Amino acid sequence: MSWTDERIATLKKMWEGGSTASQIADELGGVSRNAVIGKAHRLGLKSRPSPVKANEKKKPAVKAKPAAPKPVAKKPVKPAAKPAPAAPIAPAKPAAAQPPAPDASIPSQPLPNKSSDLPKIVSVGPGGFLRQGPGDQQAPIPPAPPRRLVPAKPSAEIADKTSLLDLSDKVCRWPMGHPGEPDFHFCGESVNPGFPYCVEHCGRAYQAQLPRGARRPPPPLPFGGPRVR
DNA sequence: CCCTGATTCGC
DNA sequence: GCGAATCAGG
Repeated sequence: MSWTDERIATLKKMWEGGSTASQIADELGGVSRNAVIGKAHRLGLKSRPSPVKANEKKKPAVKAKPAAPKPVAKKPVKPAAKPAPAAPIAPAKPAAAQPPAPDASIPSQPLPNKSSDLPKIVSVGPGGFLRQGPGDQQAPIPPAPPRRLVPAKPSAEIADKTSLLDLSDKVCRWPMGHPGEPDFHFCGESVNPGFPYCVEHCGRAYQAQLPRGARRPPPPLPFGGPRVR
């Protein structure tokens, strides 16, 4: 396979979207994960949250391949990845601590639902989105809709959906479904200023740190888990 | 072992 | 430019 513009675009979006090289390779098909990584680097993309990068010392690092018969010039190995763009996760230590953004327009408890008057743990993120507590995970609108149902929906269904190529800094990049599937698209809502997602999905992406003991399984993240087919 | 990304280097 | 082989780390 060759790197067409489309494949490169997909690679970029998924890479930036946080997908692993394996997932991207699997999605593109016909290429290995190494090919994806190699291509990504050649494209200039690089070093994102990689598990194998917790190391950063001034030590020259002892890296030598098995024997070096050729006196080839060793290229300095020092990528140095500094840019820390995203991850606006506030250091919220206490659960229901003081909301950093005292925006009066954000009601922490809109209406006393008749069901109960239990105090909900609600905090407000830096961008004004509501953080979810373990107890109030929203069931509706899960990021991963039904598995492949129909062969393909050429235009109609996808027409008004935000495709991979429609992403911009202005729209929510939260993936709906899985890449490659006919109905895969992105949220497309207006973003919460300063974040890659809309307010609602910020709430899903950035969970407040809550006290030990009352935890629930981690929320679904974009391109998070392995695909189940 | 599995996984991850990074890097090298022959093609 | 490409990507398998290899490395390094979790």
